[in-house]
Parts: sequence; structure tokens; C-alpha cells
Amino acid sequence: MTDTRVPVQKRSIEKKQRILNAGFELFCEKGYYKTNTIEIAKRAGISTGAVYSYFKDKRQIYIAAFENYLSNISEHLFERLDVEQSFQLSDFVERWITNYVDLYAASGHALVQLRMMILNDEEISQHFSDFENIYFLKIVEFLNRNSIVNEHLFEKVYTCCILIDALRQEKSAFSHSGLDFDVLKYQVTETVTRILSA
Amino acid sequence: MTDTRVPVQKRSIEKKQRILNAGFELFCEKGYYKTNTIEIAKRAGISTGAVYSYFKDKRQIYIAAFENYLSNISEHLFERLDVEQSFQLSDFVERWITNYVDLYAASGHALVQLRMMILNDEEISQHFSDFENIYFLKIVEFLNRNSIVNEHLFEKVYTCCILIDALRQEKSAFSHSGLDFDVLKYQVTETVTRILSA
Amino acid sequence: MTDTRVPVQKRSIEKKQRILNAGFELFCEKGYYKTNTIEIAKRAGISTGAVYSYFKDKRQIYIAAFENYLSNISEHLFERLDVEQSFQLSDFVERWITNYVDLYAASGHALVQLRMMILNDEEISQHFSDFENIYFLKIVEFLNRNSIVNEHLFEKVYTCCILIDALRQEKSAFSHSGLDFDVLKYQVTETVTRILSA
Amino acid sequence: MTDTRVPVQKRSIEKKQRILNAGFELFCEKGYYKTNTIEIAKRAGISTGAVYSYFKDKRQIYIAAFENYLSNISEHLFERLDVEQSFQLSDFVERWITNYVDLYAASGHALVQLRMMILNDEEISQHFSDFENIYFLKIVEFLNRNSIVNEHLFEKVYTCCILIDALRQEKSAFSHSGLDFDVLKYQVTETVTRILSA
DNA sequence: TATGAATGAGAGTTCATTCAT
DNA sequence: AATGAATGAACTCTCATTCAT
Repeated sequence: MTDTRVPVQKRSIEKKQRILNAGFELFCEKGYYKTNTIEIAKRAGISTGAVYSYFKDKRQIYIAAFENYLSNISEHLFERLDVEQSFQLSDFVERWITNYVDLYAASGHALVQLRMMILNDEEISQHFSDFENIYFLKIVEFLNRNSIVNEHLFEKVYTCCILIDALRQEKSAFSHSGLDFDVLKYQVTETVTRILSA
Repeated sequence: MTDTRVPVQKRSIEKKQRILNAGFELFCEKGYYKTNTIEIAKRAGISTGAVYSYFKDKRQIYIAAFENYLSNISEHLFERLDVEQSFQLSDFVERWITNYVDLYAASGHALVQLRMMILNDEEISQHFSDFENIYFLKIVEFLNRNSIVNEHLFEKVYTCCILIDALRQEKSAFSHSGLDFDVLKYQVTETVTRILSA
Repeated sequence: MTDTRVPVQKRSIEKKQRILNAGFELFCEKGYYKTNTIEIAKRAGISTGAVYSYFKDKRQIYIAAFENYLSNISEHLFERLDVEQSFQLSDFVERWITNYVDLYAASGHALVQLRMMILNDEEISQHFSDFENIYFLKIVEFLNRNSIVNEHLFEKVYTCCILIDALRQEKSAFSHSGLDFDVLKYQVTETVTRILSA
Repeated sequence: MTDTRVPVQKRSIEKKQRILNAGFELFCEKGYYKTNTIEIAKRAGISTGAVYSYFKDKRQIYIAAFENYLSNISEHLFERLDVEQSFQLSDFVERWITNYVDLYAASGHALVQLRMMILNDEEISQHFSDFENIYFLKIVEFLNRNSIVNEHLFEKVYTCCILIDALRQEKSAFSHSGLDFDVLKYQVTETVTRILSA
């Protein structure tokens, strides 16, 4: 079995990225099982065979694509949160929610698709089981740095994260008829602020 | 061409139920795409062909199995909520959370699997797109009957439902290391109560 | 293997006939391969199992059904041809053509279906390979009895049979747009008469 | 989902042709329903999967194979009929019969198999319902060009076509014991000539 | 004897992966 | 290095036939 190439040249790196983008798009649109490698190759503008010189198999594309996505988005989020100015909880919550919804809304079904694959595939599970934890811990750490040091902060942050993600999901994936997004956003902002200030 | 049988006799009904149970278990364990019909038949203790005299195709097994699951569990939940005694919000929240977690925890991955299929399969989507809404509305109605009539109640109930389901998920599907379940439960109970009493 | 029953009682004989009729209808409508035994049983008003106590397998139903059909129809045809009166060739041809078309038109696709099965199935082939020959020879014999004794009469009769069956087919199975049936009938009558009088 | 390939390169075109030939042979030998795709692939010297990159499904192989066959043979026939020389009816009939029998005899059962599928399969019916008409009309047109302009020419040509095909069938598919082929050929030639000269 | 639910081999088809070019 | 046609195992589903009731 040929080792999958570690791309060093510009062209190579760019191609690998094209595969990741094409794969990510398709996995989000149609799910892992309905996406086939030929289609990924086609959308990436390369040949089927080439895909396999960058990735051992379809699963590795999935893993890399979602790793890429999560780390990109997490990086962007924390960049936007970490503004140089005096820390105000209510400001922070507002920024957190707005930016989170914004950033994740673009790729609507990504997180549900990922959760499902974490359940159904051992290897994918191993790669991603911690990704949420890392996010939670980064938030906790960020709050600590800004002197928010509550009892049970981890559980509180977890609760807040869930609420914010529900808001994001309502916007980008599952809309429930009868729900007013702005009311919901207000509701979530209030609740998160209250939880963290307790 | 062969019509799917509508079982009327005991033996038949029981066999149909065995298929539903076998299917449901496997779909939860391994997901729709990794579960094959031969395996469903084997676990139900019948032949492949027999499966197809009860269900038109694999997708119909999925739909029936999850419909069965959701309606059963919803029925149980509302039975347990609807206790004859003076209504106390904090009692209600306590009962709601405890019973919800209990009932849904048993079949850990069911809801994530279902959500994924709702995203990725047109026909399944049509069958289930409303099931969450119905649950939310039942809760709203229940609260109304007990004189909880807030502004934006639907959005509030939605928020609460998300939190409670997150708690359930923490117990039965995705555990995050470092999270203390009891602390989380306390946290969720507090928050839900506060939201609904506002 | 249980021997298939030789029905002696009235009810039995009638049931066997019902299977033959149901089978024949379905085989003509949809062909051998698209007709299934459950459907035959259903149309015959008996159970699937019962079919197999009258016939060893599906193929035997086919064979018996077509044997039944062919002998019935042949009998009727020759009854109608064998009128007690002085023989006139042109009268005979007229009667032949009219009655043949009449009798066979009722079961439109039977003969094409049969021919195909004769090609595709060894056992069916053996049962029916002679059925046309017998018909040809009966006609030859009939003509001989009525003093039509030409050279190469067998080949002439064969040619006539083909023409008459083409007329029948035009009426009952494949119509070709632009063909006028009455003109064609006149054409065939003329040609047949001329061939036999030469 | 995978589009069927439209082959442009030599190798590809040749392979598609190999599938058509293998399919055609098998469909003629054993009929549509007894021929399976694995067997077609094997005889074409390729894998099962490859078949499906050239044809959407088994039925499309059938349709393409017979379309191919019919158009090839029709082309050859009319090439051979259209000799540059003064037109003589009796010469033409002789050439018609000889060449028709020759060309179609090679693939004995093709036409019976096709007729059966036209009866039993909606989609195949649509593709081929006109193929006989086209042949009849080409002959009519050919005769017109050569100044054979009778009343009811279409019906006459139809009758002739039937006779000639019966002769072909006698040679290549169903032989009737006791029939002398040469006598029959003479008989058909005579009859066709007489019909067309009337 | 009659039933019709059950069987399971075998069909058509898909698609992740390979490899000759 | 790149291509994309080819592979073939594995899937879903059908139906002639059997056999417990």
C-alpha cells in the first residue's frame, strides 16, 4: 500500500484543500453515506485516483474535512471573542452568540452529520470525541482569564453552549414553525447571562 | 407487486413487532446505512423474505420503528406528567426532567440517528418533520391548562426542551469528561424553573 | 415429493380448471415471467398451497393451460369447418378465415407468448413443438377428404396458415397503423384461394 | 447517480459493442428473463460493474442490442436490394427473399424474443412498436420508386413481408417436420410475385 | 385436505478502491 | 504523477416452493 502523500508543494496542498472543501460540502448536503468519492473528485476538479493519493480512504476525507472545519471555525470564533477592551459579561455574551450563530450557520447540517458519524463509526468517534470538550474548556478558560470564576463553571458553560447551539440550529438546520427567531435569541441571551452571572 | 400484509392475528402482530424491535435496536446501534435487512431478519428470528411481507422496504421499517418508539415514549411521558394533584411549577419541572431522562435514556442514540435521517432522506423527513413541534406544543398546552401563561411561552418551552434533551444526551449518548451529571441536572432544573416562572 | 393429484371428484376437477383459466389469462396478459403463482391462486380463488397439489410447478400450469387452450380451440375450429354440404373451395376458405380469426382473436397474445416459451424452455418446447404440425396436417387431411389433392399441398397449406394467422394477429395483437383490416382480409382470402386452387 | 458513460475512445466503444453483442446473443438464446447481467458481463469479458457504466440497467442493454441489430440488418438488406440495373419484379422478389432469409437467419430467435418483449414490457414496447412499420414502408417506397404502384400496395406488401418472414422462421427458428424448405421457398416466391404484379 | 406465512437462493444494482495506461 | 475505467463484494428485494397448522 502506497503511503498517502504528505503534500509539500503549493499545487499539492491546494489540491488537498480542494478535496476537503468538496467533501465537506457534500457530506453536509447529503450525509456521509449518500456522498460518493467520484462525486467528491468531480467537485474538487480532480480524478478519482488522485483522491486516493491524498487520503487513504473515504473515511479519512471525512475526518480531515471536519477537523479542518472545526479548527477553522473555532479559531475564528475565539479571534472574534478576544477583543482588547475591558470585559463586560453582557457584551461578551452578545458577541459570543452573534458570532457563533454567524460562523456556524454557514454550514447548516455539519454538526448533526458529525454527531451521527461519531455514533456510527468507531474511528471517527475516536477522532472527534473530544472536540466539544475542547471548545467548552476554551470558553471556561476565557472566562477565568476575565475573572469569571463561579462554582460549577464547567457545567454552566456546557449549559450555555447547548442553548447557543440550539439557537444556531434553529437558524441553519431545523426550523420549527411558530418559533420567532428574534424572541428566541433574546431568550437565550438572557438565560446565558443569568447563568454565568450567578 | 406483493402487498404488504396487514397482520390481524396474534402471531402475525407479534412478528411484525419483532421486526420493529430488531430494526429499532440495530438502527440505534449502527445507524440506518450499516444495518442490513438480513441482519434485521436474523435478529427478529425470521427470514429475509418474511420481512418484506410486513414492510414494503427497509425505509418503511425505519419509519414504523421510530414512529412506534416516539409515540410510545411520548405517551408514557405525558401519563407520568399528568398527576392528579395541585400543580406546583417546581414539582412539575422536577418530574418532567426526571421522567424525560429516564424514558429516553434507555434508547440512547435513537434521537441523533433520527435527526440525521430527517436531514438526509426526503421520505423520512416528511414523516417526522413535525414530531418535535408536537412535543413542544403538548408541553405548552399542558402548562396553559395549569395556568402558566407567559409571554413568548412557545420560545421559552423550546429553550427548556433543548436543555432537558441535552441532559438526556449527556446521560445516554455523549458523555463529556469532566462533567458531573448531578450538578448538570441541578443546573438545568434551576434554569428551566427560572425560565418558566418569569 | 407428493404426487400431484389426479382429480376425480367434481369439485377437484373444477378447481383444476379454475387454475388453468386463471393461469392462461395471466400468462397471456403479462407473460410467463411476470405472472406469479400467488396471483394465479388468487385469481383462481384458492390458496397458494392448493395450486401445488394440482400442479408440480409453475411450468406445468403453463403447459396444461396452453394445451387446454389449443385443443379446445382446434376442436371448435374443425367443428365449424366440417359442415355437411357440398364442398366449395371459396366457401371453405371464407369459413376458415372467418372462424379462425374469430376463435383466436379472443385470446390475443396467447400464440406469441407460447412461441417465445417454446424457444426459451426446453420442457415446454417438447410439449408443443408439434402443435402447429398437427393443425397443418388436419387441414391437409380435410382438403384431401374433399378432393383437393395438389402437388406440394403441405407447403401450400403451411403458406396459407401463415397468412391467416397474420390476419388474426393484425386483429388481435399487433396492429400496424395504416393497414386496413378489411382490405387485408380480402387480400388474404384471394391469395389463399389462388394458392389452393393451383 | 453515476451517469452512464458515452464512450468516445476506441477501446471504450469496442467494449460497449462487446456488451451489446454478448447481450444480444444471450437474449436470443435464452430470452430476456433467463439472461442475467453477470452472464452478460462474463461473456463480454468484463466485470458486472463495468456493464453498468455503459448502460443504466439490463433493459437498456436489451433495447440498445436490438436497436443495433435491427438497424444493421435493415441497412444491409436495403443495400443489397438497391442494385443499379433495370428493375425486374421477379428479380427483385428473388433478391428480396434470398437476402432477407440470409441476413435474418443468422440470429434465429431474435424476432420472436423481441415480439414477446414488445408485448410484455411497456418501455421496450415504446422503443420498438414502429420498427415493423418502418420496414414495410421502406419496401413500399422502394417499389414506388420503381414504378410498382398498385391499389392497396401497403396491404399487399404487408402480406408479402409476412410470407417471407415465415420462410425465414422456418429456416432459422421453428422447423416443421415434413416441410421441404426449397419447395416452400418456391411457393413463397411465386405468391409474392403474383401479389405484387396484380 | 387446505391454507397462506415462511423460506432462502438468486436477481439487479452500487460504489469504495485499484491499477494499467 | 495523474487518470478514470474496471473491479467485485455486498446490498436490497422477489418469488417459486414448502410445510406447520
